[in-house]
Amino acid sequence: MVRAPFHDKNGVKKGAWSAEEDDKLRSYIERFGHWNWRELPKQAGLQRCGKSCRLRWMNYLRPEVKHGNFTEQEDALILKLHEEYGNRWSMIAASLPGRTDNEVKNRWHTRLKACANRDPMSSTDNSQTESLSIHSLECEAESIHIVMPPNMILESSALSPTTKATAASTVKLYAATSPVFDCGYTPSFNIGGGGTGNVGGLPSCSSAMYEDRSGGDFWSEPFVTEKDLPLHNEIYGDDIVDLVFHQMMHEWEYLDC
DNA sequence: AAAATAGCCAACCGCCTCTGG
DNA sequence: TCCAGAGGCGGTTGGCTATTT
Repeated sequence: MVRAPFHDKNGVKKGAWSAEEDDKLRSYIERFGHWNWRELPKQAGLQRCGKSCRLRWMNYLRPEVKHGNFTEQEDALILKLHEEYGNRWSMIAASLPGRTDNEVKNRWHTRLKACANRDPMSSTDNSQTESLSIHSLECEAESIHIVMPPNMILESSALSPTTKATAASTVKLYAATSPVFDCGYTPSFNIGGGGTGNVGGLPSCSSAMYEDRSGGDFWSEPFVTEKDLPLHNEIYGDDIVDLVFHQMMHEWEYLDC
């Protein structure tokens, strides 16, 4: 599966990581954090370069990284977001809790690329299934507010503590929420409900809302956009993809076009 | 059963951006 | 303003596994 371990001319180990190396890296970061990737391998007793350690941690060892098969929902989101962002894998991955840019990129190249390149107009099958294929949809972006549990926070996420200042604006997930059907109907989704002066009528959060949260548990509690926000306005990281997907499916079933 | 081919994914490489001096 | 170092990102590769011939 991976390159066999070997040492380069500088004595730096490359190739597949052993369980022992994983343990060393994991325990070091859990104890001291990753304050300097270049120094980290020396301190942790690893013969790896800093970049290699960083990659291993980011793509594999982080506790929030989700391993295993992609769901249909996740595939649909990747297709949609790729349409919107192109090959900006880190941005796409930021909308898929627990998935890394590397995983998303691999998924695209191995499974989804061919689907996306398929010319929908060349199809001779006019069945509903085909006409509603996710690959043939043109989607407009709507916004969904996210309540991200702490174990779902990605380094590249707007909710990362390191980017707290910039995260103080509106937190959104741009998703495939408004497919345009051949019959001309464009369903709209309004996940989140009311609010004023925001994209899609959704409530937003201000920097004050971040700062107002009392206590040291800011990053360990779910984010709530507004004090009086109804409960259904909160969307948790794990539910985002399911929610979008089921909204889409619900609309499609309803349309019967 | 063996060989060939395709699919998959962890890991590497090099470039770009950001940050601090 | 410039420069160097560090981190981040996207493209690519190597090699294992599964499937097909």
